[in-house]
Amino acid sequence: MENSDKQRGGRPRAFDPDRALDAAMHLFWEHGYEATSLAMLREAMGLTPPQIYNAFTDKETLFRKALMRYHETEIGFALEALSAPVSTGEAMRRLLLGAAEAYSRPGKPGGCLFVSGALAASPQAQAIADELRTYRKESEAAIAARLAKGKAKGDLPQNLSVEDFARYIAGVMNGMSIQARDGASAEELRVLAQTALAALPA
Amino acid sequence: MENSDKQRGGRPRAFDPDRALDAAMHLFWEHGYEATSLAMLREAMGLTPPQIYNAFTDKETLFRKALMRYHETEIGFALEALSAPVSTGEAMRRLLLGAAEAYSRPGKPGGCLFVSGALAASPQAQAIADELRTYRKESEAAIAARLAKGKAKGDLPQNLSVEDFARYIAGVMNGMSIQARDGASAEELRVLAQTALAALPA
DNA sequence: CAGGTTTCGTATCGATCACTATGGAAAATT
DNA sequence: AATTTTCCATAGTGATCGATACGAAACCTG
Repeated sequence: MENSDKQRGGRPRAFDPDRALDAAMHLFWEHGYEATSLAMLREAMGLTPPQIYNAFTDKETLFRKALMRYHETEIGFALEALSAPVSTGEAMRRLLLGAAEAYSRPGKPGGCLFVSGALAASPQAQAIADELRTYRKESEAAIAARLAKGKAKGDLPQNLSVEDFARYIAGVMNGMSIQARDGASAEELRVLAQTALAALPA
Repeated sequence: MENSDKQRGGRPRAFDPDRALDAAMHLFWEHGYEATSLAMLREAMGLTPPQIYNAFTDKETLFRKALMRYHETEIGFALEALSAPVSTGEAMRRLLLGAAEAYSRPGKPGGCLFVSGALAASPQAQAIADELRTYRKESEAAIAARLAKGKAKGDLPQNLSVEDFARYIAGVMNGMSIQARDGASAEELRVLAQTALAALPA
């Protein structure tokens, strides 16, 4: 997973692109795509505008790279929970409890970047909002796929709609993201997750 | 609930302030506070900038008035559900099914303005984001109050934390708001709501 | 060393942001 | 009708937006 655009010569960079990207990611996470100005990015990344644009093309590309980095570094719990060799119920439990932890990490913005990044957007940023929705829909599809596997294995009732239940689970996670943003603690999110799990069919 | 600042004389307004406020509310609902520019408002409201500023002071005041109008005209289902003389379980059912309907009305933006209006914000708009969080927290408190009433009446187990369960219900509603924004239909939201209600204690 | 390439720092660019100064027009008050 | 009051339309304000032009500086290759 090499992030580096191999440098073929010329003057070397005076900064670490991954470190800069990390700073940008946290800023986007906190304030969202549009509300994060270049001036804010410039200060947080410790770079001049030409440095940012040379390394990341433009603001939109920078945001997309921040999304990829977020996906790789902050929400591994989801893939782990969905791919672990455990019962379907246990997988859902790990998913929601993992979210409770990931959405309330000390020193990090509350909630999920995929939700906070651009829930509403200007017409100019519609493409970004759509991209985030795609991330959310893919997460929901991954949950549905895991539920379908469980259904095939007999973990779930045959009359259960995996799409419907996945929509519920994804919805709860989205709701947890907002509750986290509103200040809910990790423990409060865990309790919420446990409550939500009570809706699991026997 | 008179909205009109009684006009004491002089040339009368050439437009209907409530109608203009309605257009602004829908625009804020769709794009959020910061991403809605004055140029967009100008066109949607059919007014010139001085007309807007004379009638609504500034963009922030206009948004707050739009919030009040939204509260009065779009989400009456919540107060109705919580104050109806029905069992606590039925009240929660009406609340969530009401949200399913309100968050997916044809011709209206998906989801809830209190969620979409400014989930993330620039430092300059922090006051707006805080105001919206206050609206969300008040909704949650109203749910908790209704649950406490039900608990006192014996509708709910005595060991149930009404704050925790209210946080779950409010979280589900917030999640439904995002699912609505992502294109979920009224029927899909109803199914989500029904699933969430399965977590209700017997 | 020279030639080529890339990034550096400085100083902006035009466009858009929220907002308003100005002066005349229109209606209520006297 | 004269005066007062308010609103109207035009045309802009300074500030900030995302993004760049420019030339010097620092590296690699030959």
